[in-house]
Amino acid sequence: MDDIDRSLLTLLQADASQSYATLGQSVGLSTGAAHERVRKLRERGVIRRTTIEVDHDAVGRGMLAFVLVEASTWMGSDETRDALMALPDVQEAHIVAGSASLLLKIRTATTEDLQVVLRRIYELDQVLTARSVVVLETFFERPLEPVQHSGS
Amino acid sequence: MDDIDRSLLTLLQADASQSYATLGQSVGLSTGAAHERVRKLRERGVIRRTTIEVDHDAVGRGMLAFVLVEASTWMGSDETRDALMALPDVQEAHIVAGSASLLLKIRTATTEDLQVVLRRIYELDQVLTARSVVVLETFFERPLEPVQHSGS
DNA sequence: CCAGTTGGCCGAATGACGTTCATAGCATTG
DNA sequence: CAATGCTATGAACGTCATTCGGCCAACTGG
Repeated sequence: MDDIDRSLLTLLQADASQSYATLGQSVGLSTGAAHERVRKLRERGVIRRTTIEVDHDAVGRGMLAFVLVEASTWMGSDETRDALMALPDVQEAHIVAGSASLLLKIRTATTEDLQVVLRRIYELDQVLTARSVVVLETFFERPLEPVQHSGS
Repeated sequence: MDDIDRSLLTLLQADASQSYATLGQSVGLSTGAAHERVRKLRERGVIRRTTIEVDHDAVGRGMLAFVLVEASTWMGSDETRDALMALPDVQEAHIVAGSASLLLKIRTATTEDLQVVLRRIYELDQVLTARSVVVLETFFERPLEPVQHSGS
């Protein structure tokens, strides 16, 4: 994981559809070498997958909210994860430190749909409160630059 | 935007590197037709871009936190957005309803780096408080299924 | 210091795939 | 019914992904 690998990651995050020839030129490598590096990044799991970014409004998910869930017990169990995964509007679920124990990112079409999801969340065992933070406008969501770190 | 388009979006979210032939077979179309549909989805902006998903730990961003910022003024200005965009560790920035006015998603290598970012945030004009919610474990982050909606 | 080994790069060859196009079917509209 | 627009098909063509032999540089053990 050197500077060239980091450059490749940045370039691919910006546009994963460009050719290996272009990619190689950008970092000063041949087509084959660029291909080989990207292959290894995939192999190592640094690149998890190639995907598309979708316009949320266009696919009926114009509503975005974050929900802080407080519970009377530890929420880190597999059962909790599975229950949350089963809710198709929950985009992210994190265990957090602080007064809340769970933080969810939820995308729905309407506020009514958000209400439905919240009802489901309250149905989970041990849930005490669910504080919703509704997003009015998103400034940006973006990929981040890789950084060099001591470990590995 | 019919069921086939939604299927294509789902398939591409799962793996944007598969061939148009494969894609066509999955939805019951010829290679050319699948290609044409995806081209139009890009043209309309439904597909914003194709990108890669990176392992955060592997690129030195193992630390994740959400920050709720309270301010004494409206934070929706371009100046605020630009100031946040200039912070390379801020992955997302949203204007929200509720007692906070801004919600940020921040990824850094260490807690020290998080502190640096928080210092920068406090330096923004009119910022009163910044409550950090530190992520201990991420259950999942995933693409969501497109849904049909009345509008358009 | 010298093989021997490893790992990465280059450049070329080959086969697969992206992309385009002519044609045809189908629905909608006047 | 005729005209128009939209979309699918299947084939043709050019580009690109993928592989491979050969080369070079760095490291390793004798």
